[in-house]
Amino acid sequence: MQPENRSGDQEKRSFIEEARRGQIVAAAIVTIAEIGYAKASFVQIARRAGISPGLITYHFARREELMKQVMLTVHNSMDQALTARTEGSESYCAALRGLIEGFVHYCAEHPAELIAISQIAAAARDAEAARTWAEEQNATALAELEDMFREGQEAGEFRDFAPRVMAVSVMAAMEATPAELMARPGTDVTAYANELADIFELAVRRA
Amino acid sequence: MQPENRSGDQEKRSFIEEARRGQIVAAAIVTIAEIGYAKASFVQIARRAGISPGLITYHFARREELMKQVMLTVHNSMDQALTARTEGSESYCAALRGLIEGFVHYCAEHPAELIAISQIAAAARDAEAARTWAEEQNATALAELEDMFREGQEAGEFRDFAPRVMAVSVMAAMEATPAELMARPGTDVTAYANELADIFELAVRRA
Amino acid sequence: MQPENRSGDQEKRSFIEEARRGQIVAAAIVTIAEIGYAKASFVQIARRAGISPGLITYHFARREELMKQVMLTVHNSMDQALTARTEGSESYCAALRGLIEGFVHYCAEHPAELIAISQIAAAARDAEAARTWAEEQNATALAELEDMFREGQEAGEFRDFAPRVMAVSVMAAMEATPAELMARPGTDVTAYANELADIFELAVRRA
Amino acid sequence: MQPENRSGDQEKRSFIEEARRGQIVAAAIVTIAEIGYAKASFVQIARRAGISPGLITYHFARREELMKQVMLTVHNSMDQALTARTEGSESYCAALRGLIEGFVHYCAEHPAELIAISQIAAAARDAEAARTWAEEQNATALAELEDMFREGQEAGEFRDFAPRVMAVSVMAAMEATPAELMARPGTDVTAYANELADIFELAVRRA
DNA sequence: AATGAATGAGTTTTCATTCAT
DNA sequence: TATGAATGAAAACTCATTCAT
Repeated sequence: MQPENRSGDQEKRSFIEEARRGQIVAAAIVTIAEIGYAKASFVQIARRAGISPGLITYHFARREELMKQVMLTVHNSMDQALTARTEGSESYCAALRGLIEGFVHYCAEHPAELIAISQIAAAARDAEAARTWAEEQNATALAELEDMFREGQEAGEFRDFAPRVMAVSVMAAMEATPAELMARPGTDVTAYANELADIFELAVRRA
Repeated sequence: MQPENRSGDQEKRSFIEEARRGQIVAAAIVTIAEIGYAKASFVQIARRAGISPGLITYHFARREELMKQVMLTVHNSMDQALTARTEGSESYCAALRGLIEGFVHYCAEHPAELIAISQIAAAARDAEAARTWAEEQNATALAELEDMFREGQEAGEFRDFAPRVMAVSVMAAMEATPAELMARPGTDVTAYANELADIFELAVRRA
Repeated sequence: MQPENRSGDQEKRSFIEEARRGQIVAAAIVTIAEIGYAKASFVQIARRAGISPGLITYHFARREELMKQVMLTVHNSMDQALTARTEGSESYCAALRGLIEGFVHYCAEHPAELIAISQIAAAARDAEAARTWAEEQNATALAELEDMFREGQEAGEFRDFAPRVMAVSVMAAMEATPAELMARPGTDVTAYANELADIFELAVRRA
Repeated sequence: MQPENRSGDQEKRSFIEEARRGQIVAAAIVTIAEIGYAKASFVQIARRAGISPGLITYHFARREELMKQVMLTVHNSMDQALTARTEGSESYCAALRGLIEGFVHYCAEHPAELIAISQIAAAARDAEAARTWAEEQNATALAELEDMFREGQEAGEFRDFAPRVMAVSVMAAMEATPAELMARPGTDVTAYANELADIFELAVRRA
């Protein structure tokens, strides 16, 4: 009756099913952004998607799976946006700037997505599976950033600092952006991005 | 039924009552740290405190009040620890170092407290009253930090950056510490604190 | 979760939903009549309706809404019954008789309904919204009766009395009927109705 | 430990105990009048009496007993006031007038008492014992009134009506007074009493 | 006699999930 | 595939009553 409890995640799915899942994920994002994770019940999400609550369970065996898919979707979208900004950079410094500025602009353009994933990440402590997944996701992103710093140091472009601490700090500073933009709606996004990039450029560059 | 609906918060409370409240707050902290805010029901908290769930409501009229008291307690404790570290600094740079290092060490010594307040702050988005309170708390802390940066600039000690962006970033980087220390238990705390302070010292100082 | 938070009350409702709501209202009436408002918990009502307690909340967002619907249902049913008796009366005296006799007969035929609404009206003192509604309902009924008396006086059919006091008294005397019929099951209803009508006919008529 | 579960009600009680009971009863009356029966918890009553909640249970084994005592107290007080007004009347008509006018004036002078007993009577459906007692109380009052009407008829002073119906109606009309006086605070009490007495004088008197 | 902290049973309400259609 | 009525387990909160002091 249901499309089976797929363990391998990316099993074959019909076009129409994929479309429904996408629609539900999108509705989940706007719902969470609008009324908060705690109040984002299936009824609320279904209402916004224009479908019945039962259909959500039909497509996502557990609530956790839907939330995981939301995070996956947003992360993919962000990755894509950031890769475009970062790749082809001439220097590690430029790559870092590109990453930071790209992130900030992405935040400004997709506020609902960012609010959604931050709320899920915070609340997901109870949803074991989602929690694990989110942590892994985060760990990977952090590791990549750490690697970039290490490479920049080996290339002699960055000073000698602890790459891990720097990675954690940059990540945290970037992730603080959505809340700040939300708290101060009039903020000049480009200036904000620039200032944030300046901060970490000064922090990493060889004297 | 309850020991009076206290509006002015700091009404006279018997010694025994104060002790119970403290015990409940402590139990709430370890419960949230252990199983997460979402699962931290009164039953769970009461189990850990060795009391009946009803007693929590007896001492805290609403769930929100308990959570607010948790935040208040932790913030007070942290403020005390940080003030000791910061006051009497000879320079703004030293004050910033003191703040950052103090925060990191506090995190290392009180991991549960930090996890608890971050979870409450994140989850409280739905609980109107607590949300407001947490946001005000945060806004105040941010504003103070911003002021410090502005003063440092006026004193010619800091370079010309946007104080708000810097405050947000420092705060975010500091608040990322508990999760990092939890994720990597073996971390050398002093080194971590030092590195984090270095990052922002380089970011703020006049070239 | 619920079939929408209807504000306009008379939104479109599926046949099956309407049926369930009716069933629940009916169960609420017999429950209140049987064990009293104070003990008429959802568990009790659901048991009598042969459904689960959660289903009541599913159809009525708040307890108050269910109670309001009970009153609305009974009032409508009673209005219908009384209108048939009253309209087309040749004189004000006849209209008053029709009203009183109609009311008494309605009480005899629907004892549970009358008990239920009187209990709700009395208990609703605490339930703010229901209270307001019930009071308005009552005030309207009283005002209509008062108007009738005034018109009868202007028409020269009634003597010169305070219409308000008379309205309050007639209403009270009528509303005392269900309890009396319940306390004395063997009562001759027609005779009772007749006697009650006599009382107020003598009280209002021009000497 | 407790003053024993007295079944015979009027067992020997120390002066101090009697005083406490009176104080608690008085507090219960004002509490119910102020916040309604449903919200009149022991904590609320105790607060108003300036004692601890436990002491109420100490003096009244069950909640029901307290409520029963409230009714008893008010009824006694009212009886006393009415007897003074009624006794020594020259005619049955005069006695009826005295009763009605006395009741109305008592309502105006003791609004809290009347509100309290009406709320308890309505809510007491759940409290088996109190319910029974209140019903007996009411039945007695009704029977006395009925007797008076019968005697008046035998004396040739009243017309030939059903004494029971008349008794129920007079009682109901009188009991509607407190709500009316509350709903319309400016009401001229003496005029109200007069009008009400007029109504029933016309209803009972021999043409 | 009196306190008031503590309990535990009961309430309404919420909601993911199930299932007959 | 899709619906949406229905369930059942869990939550926070209320409060008469108990009991150690």
